[in-house]
Amino acid sequence: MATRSISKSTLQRLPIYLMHLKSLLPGGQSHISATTLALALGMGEVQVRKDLASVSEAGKPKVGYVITDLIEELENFLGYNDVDDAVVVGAGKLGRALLDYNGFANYGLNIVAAFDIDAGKSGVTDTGKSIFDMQKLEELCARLCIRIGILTVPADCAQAVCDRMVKSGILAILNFAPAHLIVPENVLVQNENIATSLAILSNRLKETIIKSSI
Amino acid sequence: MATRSISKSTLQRLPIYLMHLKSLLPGGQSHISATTLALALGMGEVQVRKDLASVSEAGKPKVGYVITDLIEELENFLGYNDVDDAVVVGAGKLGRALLDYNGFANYGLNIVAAFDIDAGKSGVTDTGKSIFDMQKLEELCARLCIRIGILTVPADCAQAVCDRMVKSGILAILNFAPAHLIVPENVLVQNENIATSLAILSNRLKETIIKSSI
DNA sequence: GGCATATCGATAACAACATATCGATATGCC
DNA sequence: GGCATATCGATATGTTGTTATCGATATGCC
Repeated sequence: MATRSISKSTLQRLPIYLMHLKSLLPGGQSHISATTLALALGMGEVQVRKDLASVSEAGKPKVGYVITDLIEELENFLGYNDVDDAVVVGAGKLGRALLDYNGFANYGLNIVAAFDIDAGKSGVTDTGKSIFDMQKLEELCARLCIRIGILTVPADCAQAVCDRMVKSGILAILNFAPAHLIVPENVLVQNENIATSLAILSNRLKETIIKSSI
Repeated sequence: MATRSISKSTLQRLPIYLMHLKSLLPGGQSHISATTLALALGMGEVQVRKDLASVSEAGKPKVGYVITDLIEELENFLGYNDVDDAVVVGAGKLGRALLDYNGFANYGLNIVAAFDIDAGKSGVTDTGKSIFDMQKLEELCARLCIRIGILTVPADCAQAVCDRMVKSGILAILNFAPAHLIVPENVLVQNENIATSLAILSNRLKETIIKSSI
């Protein structure tokens, strides 16, 4: 299979293209060029073309790409069409917000339930999703073959909970806890760490202020 | 000033070092070497040393770095000591979760209020933070010199709201909306996009599964 | 005090990514 | 039908980030 490994940076941009293409659908136009797309998104023309080339082969000179085809190819590539089940671990404010967020369906993610160490939080949320006691984690993950877990517990128990998730067969963790997780080699961690984002933002903000004061 | 521009990748790792160093404090040890730190965090030894070199000059052969000094240098560098005020725009579930999240203080961020287009959401949250009508945005940001905004509105109005934030004098936006924002050159956007994270996770998950089935 | 060793900082090789350039090809106009 | 042009895909160059190597230095032991 020609799953030529795609670069991480490209992968980060693909959802942006997809999003923009979808917003173009109501307009009725059928084709779009890499040039136009690049202009609209404030990116380099060549970069867009190169990114698109990694998921599509259908670019035609003078006319560009067929929008609907491109959308389908992107969605397939990103796995938005084959739905993955996932669980949320940690039913604090953020955890419950994610649990009830219905936008995940657009990304091929179906959150089936949440877990929390505090049995008092067990129950059913506004949107009908269940919150279980942590004790049920292993059994439920195994039974439903859950491979993706969303971690939203406080930093001090993140590693311990992460270990349990791994033991339950979870292979990919979306980590919202402000902690660095150590996992076996075959497990993936994607950090969605606010501290990190703030570090970048704050540093760049400081830099631009210094620059503008020169 | 020797603010040699630091790489984004390094910047992402600095909070991780800081976090780990802090967790080491109760242990009572006074020094740590880049080697040890690298081992604990599963990173390259050289990389750690290089990263630390960009914020500190105090590394001594044979003993390593003074932990408390390093923590202070990191905190100063990351701006955790000089508090920045920020506002949340969009008081949906995520917005309110962020508003009530008290962990931001650790990162030098003080969320003063939230705004929402739905006047019905105006009021005060559990933790005493105010939610205002969007109309108040411009005035309050100007008056308090707010420079950082956290954007948590639906994708379809993200750009419009972003424009208003920019007009209100906000210079840095932490964007949780699944949308690509177009901003003036002097404004910073840090995307905290779940779609993107999922794209990466899902793609890598697929790859590892393919690989392991060979 | 001198030597072995852990560790540092710097320089250099390497890899990944972004940007620029160029020929090729399909469309539309004359 | 032939030519001009928009656009594509590919190759080449430059930039940035990572990894490896090496000499320098401070500590602890003999």
